[in-house]
Amino acid sequence: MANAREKEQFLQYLRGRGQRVTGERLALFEEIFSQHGHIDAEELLAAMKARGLKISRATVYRNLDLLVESGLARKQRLGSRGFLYEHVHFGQQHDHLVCTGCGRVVEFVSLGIAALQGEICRAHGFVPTRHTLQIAGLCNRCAEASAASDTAQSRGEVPAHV
Amino acid sequence: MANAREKEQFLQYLRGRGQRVTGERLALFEEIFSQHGHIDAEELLAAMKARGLKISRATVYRNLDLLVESGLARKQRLGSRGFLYEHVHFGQQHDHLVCTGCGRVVEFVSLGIAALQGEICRAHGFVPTRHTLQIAGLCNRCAEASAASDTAQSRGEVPAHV
DNA sequence: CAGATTGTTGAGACGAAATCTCAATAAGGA
DNA sequence: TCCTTATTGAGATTTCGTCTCAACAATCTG
Repeated sequence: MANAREKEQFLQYLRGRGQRVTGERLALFEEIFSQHGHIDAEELLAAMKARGLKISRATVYRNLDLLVESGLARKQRLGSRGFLYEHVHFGQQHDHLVCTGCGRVVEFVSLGIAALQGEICRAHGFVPTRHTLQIAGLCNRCAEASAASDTAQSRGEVPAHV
Repeated sequence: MANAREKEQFLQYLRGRGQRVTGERLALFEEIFSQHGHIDAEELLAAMKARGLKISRATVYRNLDLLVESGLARKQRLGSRGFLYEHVHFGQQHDHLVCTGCGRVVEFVSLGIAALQGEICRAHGFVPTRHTLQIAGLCNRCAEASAASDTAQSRGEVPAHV
């Protein structure tokens, strides 16, 4: 299994805190680690039901937070509403480009930005625990599409202010 | 008046779209430009009522969004819930350090990070319209405080995974 | 393995934040 | 001043998430 290591980490996290290894927790773990992209709690709930597992909304939310606490998942607001979750492979940190046209999310990693963030924190005596960087805009496909029908300006669209 | 230029921009934005210059809009503009930090819609509503203006919640939300569209305000999630608004002086873009201890928000500007973001967008054929960068952690004051009473580890706190 | 202990679950109530509805109002033009 | 129509206010509604508590089940103990 590809997630053996993360699964072991999860089990140790639970046992180390006297928490129980339940069927619901394992099922949720499997589900989120079988997903590639970002997923929200409601979708996750639906996905579990679609698999024939009965699990309640409260349990999904509770255990999603548990996965975040254990360091195995990240919770972020990528759209305008709600949280999205994604699994984490070995603390691999990445940031996001979010297309406001089609909703596509592209991940990227920048060591340069990470280094500059470190410098900024040092300069402010700030001890960072996590960060969020999102760049919203149009992906290549949507940018071309909107360049074609270019009456956007005259329709009073929101001007870009980067 | 210090905001004359921004106010003019707002009026032009409204007129250019055939939208009306109402007392509520002007009052809201004054209020948000008289605030220094970040403020949420409910606080803004309360502040307006405290000034003796009667204005409804719906109007506050609607016009806050209008200010954002006009480029005069930014809307961001800085805490775990709700949006915070801040006024914008001339597209002056900045990012945030958010202390998870005391809630303090520190602003910073990094040209280096901005440049790297530009490169990343170019590499992905992505046309950015805006971005959000937040670094959560402990500010200098809170970091010292927690270093003092350092039994946190043994109490099973969430480990930092930057 | 049975029984006790106590963490976990499910269903729905609850809460906060934000949006929507629609009749009444008022801004801007004629 | 009158007309057209954008805007407002009050409250209902939606969305997203958390809380409550009795029933359940994971784990420990003898």
